[in-house]
Amino acid sequence: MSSESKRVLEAAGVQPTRIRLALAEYLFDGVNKHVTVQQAFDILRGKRLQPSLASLYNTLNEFCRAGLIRKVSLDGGAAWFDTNMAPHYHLYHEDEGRLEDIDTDALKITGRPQLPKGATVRTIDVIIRVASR
Amino acid sequence: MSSESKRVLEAAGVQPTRIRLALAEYLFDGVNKHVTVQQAFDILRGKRLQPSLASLYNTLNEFCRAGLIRKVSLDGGAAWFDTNMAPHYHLYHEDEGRLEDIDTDALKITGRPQLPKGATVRTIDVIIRVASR
DNA sequence: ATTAATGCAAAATCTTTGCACTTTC
DNA sequence: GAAAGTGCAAAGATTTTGCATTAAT
Repeated sequence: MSSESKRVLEAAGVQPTRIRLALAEYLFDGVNKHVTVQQAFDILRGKRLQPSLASLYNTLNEFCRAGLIRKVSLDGGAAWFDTNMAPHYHLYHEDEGRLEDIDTDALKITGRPQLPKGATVRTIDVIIRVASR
Repeated sequence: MSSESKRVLEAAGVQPTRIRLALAEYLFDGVNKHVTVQQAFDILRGKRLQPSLASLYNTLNEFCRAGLIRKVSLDGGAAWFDTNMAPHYHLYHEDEGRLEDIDTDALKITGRPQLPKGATVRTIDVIIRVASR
């Protein structure tokens, strides 16, 4: 629903332009997703829009800044953008190059390392790498 | 001690050439380190050797394959190579771009997520990102 | 009309690769 | 001498940037 996506973007302080709306509509349809820039590009090109790759980089980074999605980097390949903003961890299937969410109640992290003075924890990234061999 | 580095490489099935020996001598001096390819390059250039960047990529990747070091990727920037092969986690200082080890007894991970049939856990990467603001 | 987003091409960054040359065994 | 490592340059892949054009308020 277009008006719904519009509200999401406006609430996050992001100007709802056509590309952003189309991307938001795909990303925020209720099912959490992991997409690369290239995948987002392909998806939008499948619709009426013909955005440039650079715009997808801009848009996805902008969504990150706005707190709508989060970036997951692994292995120096293309970055993933994750729509799940709730605390959670990741399962990475090295064979398939597929990323999957792990709920925080499937994994418990306890204990806090000694932090430098004044430092605060931004995020805790946990990636469990699995393979079938 | 050169003969010591030589033994380390040979034990890992890596041919002890000049560049590899010089790098091993720096990396395996008893103090665990995190280095980027560029840093390793700069260090060896500070010595008598004038290796190419490509050789450092080759050498560090080879050390990884041999199980002497491990690669840590974050944020799509240059990869880090970590000499600490014991199970441990990482603290990343976003301000300084500095990586620090966290001992496994400073942080406990309990519970195992449901894995696909036949899949085995390769590694568990944990990165705690901290900032001073 | 102002301000911001987009498209395009170029460039920046990190990494790998092919091939000639050199070292190691 | 055979096998493997290294240097160099080129190319690949991902991401960012500058600037003209277009869209949004």
